[in-house]
Order: sequence, then C-alpha cells, then structure tokens
Amino acid sequence: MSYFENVRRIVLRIPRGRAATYGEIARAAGYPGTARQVAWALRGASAQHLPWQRVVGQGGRILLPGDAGMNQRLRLEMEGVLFIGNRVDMKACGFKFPPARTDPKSRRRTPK
DNA sequence: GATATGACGTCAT
DNA sequence: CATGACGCCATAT
Repeated sequence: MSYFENVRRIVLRIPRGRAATYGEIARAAGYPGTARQVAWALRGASAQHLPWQRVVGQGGRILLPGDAGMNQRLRLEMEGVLFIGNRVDMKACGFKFPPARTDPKSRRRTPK
C-alpha cells in the first residue's frame, strides 16, 4: 500500500460541496505532518478521478497558482462551496473527517 | 546515498 | 495582511 493510495482514499471521501485542507488529509490518511506530500500526490489527480478541487490550504486558501487556481475555484463554486473573499468558507463547508475508531465494535468492513 | 523539488504549515518579523 | 525562514517528507534524478 503506497502513500499515494492512502491519500487517495481519504480525498475520495470528501463529500460534494465540502472541502478539506492538505494537513487534515495528511492526518486522516495516517501521515500527520505530510501536507506537502498530499499536494504532491494530487499532481495528475484530474487524471485519477480524484476530486482534487476539494483540497485547499489552511484557512480555505486556494494554493494552486494561476489558471489552475481559478479553475479550482470555479469547480468548487459549481458544487456549492461558499467563498468568503478569496478563501473557502471552511466554517460552513469544511469537511470534518470521522475520528479514527479503535473501538472493535464499530469497526466495519475488511475486519481482517 | 546525496540533492533537489514542492498545490504545506507554523511562527516570527 | 505580506514576507521570510524553517521544519516537514515522499519522489525524482
């Protein structure tokens, strides 16, 4: 299992109309402190069926430079993500990842 | 193994 | 708010 695949899984669970930050994704994927690598993994995301537009920087800031950034904003607005100035309204559209469960009872799918 | 590269994050100016 | 320095770490060369 590669780093890329784990990150990919997390990104895929961001619901439509919501957004998450690189750092949050890194944490949710089990690699805290690897926000940059998340960005790296998203290169070519468009060719990977990944909702790359739902990944933004801390505070909802769009970090993609130039046209790509405009593109991202449009895509987000298209799916209903709200903006406040140049940033995503994380307060309203920030996706909270479910906390990692250690409780065996609630563990589901591929138990082993 | 050594260096270089980033769609990052945080803290200090 | 704008910069800059630094830490971070998977890949690329």
